[in-house]
Amino acid sequence: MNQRQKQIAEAAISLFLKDGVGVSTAKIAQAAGVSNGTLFNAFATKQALIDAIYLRAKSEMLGALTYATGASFDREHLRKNWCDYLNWARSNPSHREIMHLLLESGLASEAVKAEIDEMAVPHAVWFNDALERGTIRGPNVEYIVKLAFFHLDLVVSQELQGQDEELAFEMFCQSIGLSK
Amino acid sequence: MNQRQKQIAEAAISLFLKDGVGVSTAKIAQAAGVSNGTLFNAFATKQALIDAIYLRAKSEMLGALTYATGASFDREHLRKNWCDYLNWARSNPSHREIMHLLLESGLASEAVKAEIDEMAVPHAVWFNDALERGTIRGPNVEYIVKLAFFHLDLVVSQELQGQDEELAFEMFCQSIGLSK
DNA sequence: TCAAGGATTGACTGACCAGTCACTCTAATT
DNA sequence: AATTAGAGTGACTGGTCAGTCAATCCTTGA
Repeated sequence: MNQRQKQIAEAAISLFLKDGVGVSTAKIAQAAGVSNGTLFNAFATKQALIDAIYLRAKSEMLGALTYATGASFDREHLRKNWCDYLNWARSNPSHREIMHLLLESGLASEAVKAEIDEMAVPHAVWFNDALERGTIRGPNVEYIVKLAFFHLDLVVSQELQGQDEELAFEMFCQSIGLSK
Repeated sequence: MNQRQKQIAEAAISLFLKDGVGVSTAKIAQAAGVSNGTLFNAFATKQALIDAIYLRAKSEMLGALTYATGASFDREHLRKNWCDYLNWARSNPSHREIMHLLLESGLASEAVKAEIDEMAVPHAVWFNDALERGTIRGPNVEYIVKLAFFHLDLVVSQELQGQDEELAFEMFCQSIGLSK
């Protein structure tokens, strides 16, 4: 993504979060300080813009999780990833929010969702190995991964810190059977 | 909601779930087998239609939870409410899905969301009393309630049954510190 | 049988939308 | 200074949208 694309994407993110995903391309271009035509020079379609925003936010997030691949699954490593996510989410609040908005409203295309799933494979494997070895429990990997992100997002959106944040981590550990 | 309104609302729900919330009122009217004008006789605006759908689904769901108010908070009662929700969700899959879609995409108006919160007060109190008495733990009531519904919706969307479904309940109980 | 009045219809309106394209501007090269 | 290439522009287009309204239909009760 070049400078112009970033500039338009950031304007789009602000407007999407403020006024919903129905915002017109004209308003996005205006907010970015470029003309209507320039927006379509940078992104072929509105869908391409949405996909680019989603892909960037999600890969940025996955890139922030530093300790997953290959490491053994224990409380310490899980906690590190937990903190990595929180740090990323707190440094990039709008990117975390837009990620959710685009996913939940079903506007991210299937192609880009598949691309993301591909990028998340190492993390899924990390959880899956632990599940198969009996280190943790749960109906399936997807359940556990989704549960983890749900806790994390609740911590971020409720702005929990200190003891409350640790309690959230503890609750997640207890639910997957990972005792102290 | 009268017969005509129900007829239009059901058509709208199907289309929203199939093609997204951007579906035009004209298509909704057609699917309901009425004219464009009749739709606007039944609902003053598209927003009113969306709000009515959201309100109906959510109050239907809350009405299905039979054991909350006033009862003591223990595993048995929690389990009963848990099953009540699952039964409702499985009997009304589209109503559960539309509830989520309208909430997550931010299309339900603030007014109707507040109305729902009002209706959910007894259930919130039930959890809150347990939290204050130390029967369960968590950063706050909202956290616990959202977590409960998250587990439930994952159970429904993953179509978990039998042991897997019980495991999900067990995971939730463990996380809020409600042991066997 | 017929009058009254509420429900229903669908063509219509003005607003708005994503995307196009002929043109302009800018800056590097000759 | 002249040429050129590529980025930027914004008026414009074909189409869709939510919502309106005059006309029609249907039911009820006298």
